[in-house]
Amino acid sequence: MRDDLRDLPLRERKKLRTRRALAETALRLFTERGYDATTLDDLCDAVEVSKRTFFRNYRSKEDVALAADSDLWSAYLDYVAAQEMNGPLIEALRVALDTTLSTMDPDWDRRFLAARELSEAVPALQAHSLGYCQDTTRALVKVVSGRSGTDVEEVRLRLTVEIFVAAWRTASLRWTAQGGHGGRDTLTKLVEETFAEIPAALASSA
Amino acid sequence: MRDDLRDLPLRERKKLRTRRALAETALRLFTERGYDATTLDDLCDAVEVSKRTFFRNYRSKEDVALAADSDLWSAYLDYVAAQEMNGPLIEALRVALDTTLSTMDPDWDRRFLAARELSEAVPALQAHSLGYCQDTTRALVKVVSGRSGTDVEEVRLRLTVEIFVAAWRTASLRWTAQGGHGGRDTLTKLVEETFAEIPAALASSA
DNA sequence: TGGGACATTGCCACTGAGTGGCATTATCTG
DNA sequence: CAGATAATGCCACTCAGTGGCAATGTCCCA
Repeated sequence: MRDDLRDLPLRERKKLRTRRALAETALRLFTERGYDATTLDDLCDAVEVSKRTFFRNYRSKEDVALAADSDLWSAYLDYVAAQEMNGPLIEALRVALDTTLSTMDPDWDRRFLAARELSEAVPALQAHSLGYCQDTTRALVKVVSGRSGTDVEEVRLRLTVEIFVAAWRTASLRWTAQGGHGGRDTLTKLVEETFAEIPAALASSA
Repeated sequence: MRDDLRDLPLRERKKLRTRRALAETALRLFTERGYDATTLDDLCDAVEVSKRTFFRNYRSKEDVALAADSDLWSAYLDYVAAQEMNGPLIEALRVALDTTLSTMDPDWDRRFLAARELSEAVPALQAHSLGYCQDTTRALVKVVSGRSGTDVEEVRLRLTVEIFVAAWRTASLRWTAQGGHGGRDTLTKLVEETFAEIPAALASSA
C-alpha cells in the first residue's frame, strides 16, 4: 500500500489509480452526503468508470468504504505470518500491531479515521467491519496454531485472539472518539494503555 | 418468548403466529436449500404472506435467520437491566447469562443452533450476528454505567464488556462445533469453562 | 347486533445493490 | 506491425428493501 511504485507496467498503474480514486472519492462522498444517500451510480459517475468496473475492484459498497480497515488487517496478517514470536502471546500480538501501524502509508491515518467515523454512523458498515475482525481472528488462530513451539491448544488460543481484538476495538474507539487527534502515534499509545487495562477490567466490580 | 399465551387478543395471536411461521420456515428453507439460494419470495410463498408483511415483522433477510440470537440478547438485556449486581463485574455478567439461558423457550436451543450453523456458513449472517453483539455491548455499557455504586469508569467498563462478549462467542463456537450436543446445559457448562480459561489465555505464550 | 374506528394485509410500482455475458478497447509481447 | 491478453463498457437481469393506497379483518361500544 505504501508502494507508490511508478515502475509498474502501465496497465497495472492505471488499474491501481482507478482503485485508489474509487476509495478516495467514496470516502469523500459518503462523508459529505451520507452513506445511504450516495448511490454507487453517483460514485461511478464521479470517478468516470462503469459500475461493472467498480465491482471488479471492490466486492461491495461496504468494502470500498472500509478499504483502510482491510489494508491494516492484511498488512498485519502478512507481518505476523512472517514473524517469529516469543513471550506472552497477547503482548506479542500487540507489538506486531504497533509495528504494522508504523509501516502504513502516511495517508492511512486520515482514511482510517474517516472509515471509523462512517462505521459508527452506519450499522451496515459497523457489521461489515466486525466481519473483517472476525476473519482476521480466524486467520490469526490458523497462523499461530500452525507454528512450531506453541504450547497453547485451540480453544485457549482462540480466546486470546478474541481478547486481543476486543482490546484493539476498544482502543480504536477511544481514538475515534477524540477525533483521531495525534494520528497513529496517539492511536498506538491508546492501544498500549488499553491493553494495560485488561487485568483491571477483569478485576473491576459492579 | 416462552409465552404461548393464547389469551391474547385475536389480532395479536394471528400476528405472532405469522412471525413464528416466518422464522421457523426461514430456518428450514435456509438450512435445506441454502441461504443465498432461498429468496424472500420463496419464503413468503411458503408461509403464504406478502413480502410486505414479511418486512413488517423482520427488518431484513438476515434478521429472520438470526431471530434466536435476537431473542437471547433482548432477554439478557431485560434481565440485566432489572438486576442488582455486585462482586466482580465479568462474573456477574456471566451468571446473568446463565440465568437468561435457563429461562429461554424450550425450543430455543434448536433454533439457536441452526442460526449458529447458518451464521458460520454465510458471511453476511456472521457479520449481522456480530452486529447484534456490538449493539448488546453498547446497551450493556449504558445500563451498567448508569448504575449507582459503580466504581469503574467508561473505558474500563467497555473493555470488560467486550471481553465478556469475546468469551461468550468462543464458548458458543465450541458448542456449535460439537453439534450443540447436550443442549443449553452443555452450552452453559462451556460458557463457565471458557470464562475460567481467561486468565490462562492472557498468560499463554507463543 | 350493527356499524364505525383502527390495525393489518395485499398489491403494485419503484430504487438500488450486485451479477453474467459479450463486444470493444487498450496494453503487452515478439 | 500483428496477434495474444487483459481491462473496460454496456445491457439486461435478479433480488432485497421501501412507499403508497385500497381492501380486509378485528375490536369496541352504542
